[in-house]
Amino acid sequence: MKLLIVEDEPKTGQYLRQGLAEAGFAVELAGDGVSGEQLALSGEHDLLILDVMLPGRDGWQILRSVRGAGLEVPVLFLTARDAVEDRVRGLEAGADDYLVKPFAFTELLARVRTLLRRSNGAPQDNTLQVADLSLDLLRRRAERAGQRIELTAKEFALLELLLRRQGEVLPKSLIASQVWDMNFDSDTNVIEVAIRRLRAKVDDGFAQPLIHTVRGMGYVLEARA
Amino acid sequence: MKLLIVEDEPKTGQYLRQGLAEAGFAVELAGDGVSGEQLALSGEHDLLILDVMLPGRDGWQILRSVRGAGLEVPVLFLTARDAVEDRVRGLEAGADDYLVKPFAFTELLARVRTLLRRSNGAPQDNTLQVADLSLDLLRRRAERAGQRIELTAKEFALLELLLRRQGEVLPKSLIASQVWDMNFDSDTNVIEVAIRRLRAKVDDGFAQPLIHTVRGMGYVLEARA
DNA sequence: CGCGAAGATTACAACTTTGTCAGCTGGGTT
DNA sequence: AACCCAGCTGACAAAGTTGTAATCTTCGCG
Repeated sequence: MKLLIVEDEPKTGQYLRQGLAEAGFAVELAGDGVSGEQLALSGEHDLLILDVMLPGRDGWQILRSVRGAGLEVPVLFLTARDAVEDRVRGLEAGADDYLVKPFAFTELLARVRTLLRRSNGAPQDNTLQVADLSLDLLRRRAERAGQRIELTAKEFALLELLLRRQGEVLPKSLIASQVWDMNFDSDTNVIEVAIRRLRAKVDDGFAQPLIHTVRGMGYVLEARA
Repeated sequence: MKLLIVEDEPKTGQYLRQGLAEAGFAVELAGDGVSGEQLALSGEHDLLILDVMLPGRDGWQILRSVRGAGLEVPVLFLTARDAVEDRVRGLEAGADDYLVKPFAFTELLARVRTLLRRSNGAPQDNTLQVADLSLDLLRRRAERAGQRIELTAKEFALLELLLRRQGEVLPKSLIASQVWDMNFDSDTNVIEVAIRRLRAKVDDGFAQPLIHTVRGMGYVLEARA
């Protein structure tokens, strides 16, 4: 995790750099707005900490360039006490957070961690679950009871639908329109075959079946008592 | 956009409710921790604003229940002035932000907007881009110049790698280990063949090629002038 | 300019995926 | 109990995917 601090006051800058380094971050420090902006635009930082008041280019200008370049790196602003207008202005300009000087170092650290968790953590976990079965939509992986299951594209799409609407009985006409791109045509049994194949991977060999047939209605995915 | 405010001080609660309602939000207001928690757990709010000090259950307890129930709704904490420890504690417990009382209403509004923008924008767009080429990781779709491109699993994985590390020259050994699960073995030319197939879909017929060969080094994906 | 190595291209074969079909099974109704 | 029909199952074939191999092209260097 690499952080960039842009702060002109050498004492504060050093203090932050050292503290964050001790907390295990790689820290780069720029002492003025111009060099700070240049470094920020390299796009290699996971978080920017910008002082608002800077010689050269101020924090807002840097923020604007950075966002203008399409970088979505989280930005933490450092502002003077009680400069409420600054704070509002910073947030509206696309800052993710700010901290009022002077502040406790632990507070800075907590904020830094929150911002990093948010920017890394959130996009990862696109996972659907039921009982001990899970489907990671991003990595395209299914697991049951910790065991990896290989799925084909159609199997994946079918399981995704069942999971998204778990507990609902899905009629074959619905499944046909969602997973295949067709109007349900009762003289095909693709769906039954597909369910069969999915069951072979998902339910066979497990005590508790998750895919259930509802005669005349369709299929449901759920963990039954 | 529906917000929930949990605030026991009636004057403050009314003030916030009215201001936010005027700003166009649907606002629900709970006057104590117990009813606030119950409402919060309904999961129908887009943002929670929690006072830390509350009769019944305090803000942290509510936050814990909400996160425990798997809700990812953003939470804004209201804390007393200068209670730095509270602030740190709240953030570590999974709050997304806090505001120190007393605060300017415009500041609250800015924070609310920031949090909402963040929670809506982020989770949707798992998309990698370069020039007019884009890859939607969740829907597994590629597009160039607005035109849908069908990719096989391997092609997708290869393009994803190239896009994630766009601008970097990726040696074949790296590609082999990431896309195939093998140590690079120079008497296979799978990678060249795969690149060829990907190029046929991604670059053929376009003026600007995006996949470039760097002789002796590997391949790069980038938009060149 | 010509050579050698790196990469591109094409053809092919093995394998996988997916739909169809024909026959079987079993639940529920009469 | 017999029957019917929805759903199950296994086999097959068509289509798509992926790796290998043989041949051609191009780049960079002497």
